[in-house]
Amino acid sequence: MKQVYALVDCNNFYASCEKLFRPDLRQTPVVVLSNNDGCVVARSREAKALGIKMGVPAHHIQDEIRRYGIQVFSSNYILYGDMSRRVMVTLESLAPRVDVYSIDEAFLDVKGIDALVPFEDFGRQVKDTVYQNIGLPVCVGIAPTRTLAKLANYAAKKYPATGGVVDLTDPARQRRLMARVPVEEVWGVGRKLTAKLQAMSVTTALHLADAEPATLRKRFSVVLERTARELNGIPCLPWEDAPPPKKQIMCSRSFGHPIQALPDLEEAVSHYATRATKKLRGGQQYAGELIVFIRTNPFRATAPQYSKSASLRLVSPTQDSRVIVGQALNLLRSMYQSGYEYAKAGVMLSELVGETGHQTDLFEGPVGTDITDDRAVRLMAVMDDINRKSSTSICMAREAGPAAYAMRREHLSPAYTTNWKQLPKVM
DNA sequence: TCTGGGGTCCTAGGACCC
DNA sequence: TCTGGGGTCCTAGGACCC
Repeated sequence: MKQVYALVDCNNFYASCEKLFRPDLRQTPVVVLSNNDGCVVARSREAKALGIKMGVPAHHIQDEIRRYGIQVFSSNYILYGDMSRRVMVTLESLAPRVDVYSIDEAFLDVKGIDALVPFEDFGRQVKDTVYQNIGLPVCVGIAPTRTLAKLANYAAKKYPATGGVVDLTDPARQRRLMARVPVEEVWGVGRKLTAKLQAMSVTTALHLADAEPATLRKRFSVVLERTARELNGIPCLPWEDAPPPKKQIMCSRSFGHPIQALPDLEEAVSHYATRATKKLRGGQQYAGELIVFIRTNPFRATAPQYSKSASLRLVSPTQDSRVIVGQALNLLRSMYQSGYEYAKAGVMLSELVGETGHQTDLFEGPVGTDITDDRAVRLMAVMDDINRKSSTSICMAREAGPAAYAMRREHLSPAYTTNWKQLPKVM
């Protein structure tokens, strides 16, 4: 039987999450800002209508915010993560297989469902059920490949007459839609590719679908060739039953304010290293390589610039916070130069391996640092367990104290769903 | 005052081997 | 007169996504 995907994508996800708990803002334009209240990362329908662009720095739209009374929110990832989980649980109750693709979208396996109910009706059931259970609006696109399902979802969002659901399983309908869709809207075609394609007079999705696959591979790469084949209804992207294990884990942040002193940087790097290592343990993985970077603010053209990264191969893969934090601090001290205003730092873990499939150290020292050190593994488990209740109960000594690097989040909404003290109240 | 964070995949080119 | 060819591995960089 032919594969059929339904792509379910939440509308203006972060903005919708904020509105959900603020019914008073139902008709108000809302924007959500990135970390540090930097740029716009989500806009409600009303904000889009006002011409607020995705990705603009917040300080560029201060006029519009005042003039139109736009409500501004800092990113509240705890809230969005929790709402996302609820949406995905509902989707899992509706389809036999669900591939969670990002925080606000998932591919459903709907192969054969049309034997019971037409695809479009099924799409409406999904949309209505998510709205009833969670209160968030979604659109649904149904098609034989992921790339076409993305396109169907785009149409569902763009054309209100569709009611937010588009069944694109019919090839004639696929071609009619593709003729109307600019090539840059195709999944996998970004800014650079758009410019190159337009120069070759490939301006619509249909032009791309009708291009010669061999030419695409030669002039671009196998990636674009696959995209074109997918537009023709030939699946080239395999179904992901289980998410593939991560290859790298990163934790980095811009600071709320510039930092000069080494101890303040040490605090930030310790914190990022701790967070990255916690993610590592969450995936039952061990890191074989550690990379730390620091940099000044490249947007401040007049200030002296410094950007440096340093890496270290761990003798034996580890998931011990004490080891990773210690080594991250060593790397930081090796690169640190005084006299600069640092704006950002980060810690990356790579060469990740699972419980098995790694080599132990021939010269393993007395202080066990690796997977074979049972005491370290148990200590970390206890620490994670305690921190599950309150994320800051136990931390590395280096992280203690008020954070000089703390993010700016001046418009943060309450933790409506994850903190008893912040539950929404109905008056 | 002031521009996010976290990922993946692919390719080209150099080093090295026989 | 005139510098092989084929293969693998690694890294850096580019492109994309949300």
